[in-house]
Amino acid sequence: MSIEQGPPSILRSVFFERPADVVARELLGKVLVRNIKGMRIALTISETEAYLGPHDLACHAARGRTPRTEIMFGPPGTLYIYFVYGLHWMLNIVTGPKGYAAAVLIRAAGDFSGPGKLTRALAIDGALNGRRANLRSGLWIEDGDRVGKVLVTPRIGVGYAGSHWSARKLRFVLALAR
DNA sequence: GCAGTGATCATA
DNA sequence: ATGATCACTGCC
Repeated sequence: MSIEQGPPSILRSVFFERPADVVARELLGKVLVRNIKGMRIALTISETEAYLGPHDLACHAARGRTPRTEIMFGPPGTLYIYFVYGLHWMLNIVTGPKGYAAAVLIRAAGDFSGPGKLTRALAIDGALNGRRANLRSGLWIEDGDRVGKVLVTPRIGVGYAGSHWSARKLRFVLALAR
C-alpha cells in the first residue's frame, strides 16, 4: 500500500514529455496550484483535453508555426495560454518532446467548471504564456490522489476540425466519487 | 437558441 | 487593411 509522505511532489518536465492524450488522462486527479503574492490556491484537476500535434486538425499547430503557436514548439511543461472569443484565457500545458507542438487544455479544476471560468478564478492570463509550470512562475501541478472512473468523450468546440478529429475521444473527465 | 468581444491569421 | 474565425460564457 502507498501512504503519501512528506511534501507533495511537483510534476517535472519528464511527466509532460509524453503524448498529449497520455498526459491529459494522467492529469486528472493531480493538483493545480496557483501562488499569487503568497496566497496559495490548490484545485484538483477534473477535466482535460488532448491536442495531439500538427496532424490533429483541432490543434492550433495544424496551421503551422505562427507567433501564437510558437510556444507549443517549446519544451514540455511550458504554459501555453491564449485568448479566445475576445473574453477568455485558455490554460494549456505543452506536451511531448521539445519541437513537437502538442498540448493539454485544462478545462476544469476544483469547483470551477469551464476553461474560461478556471483561468478567471486563478488570475491566469497572457502574462504566464511561455512560462514553465513551476514554483517560479507561480503556477504548477502536484501529485494527487488515485483517481476513480474516467469518462472519455469527444472534445468540446472543435467542430471546425472535421468529422474525424472532432469525433476523436480526447476529452477526459473525472467521474464523481461514490 | 445566440450575442458579445477582440486577438489572430489568411488574403490582398 | 479587411474580414472570418474562434479549444467560451451567460443570458434569452
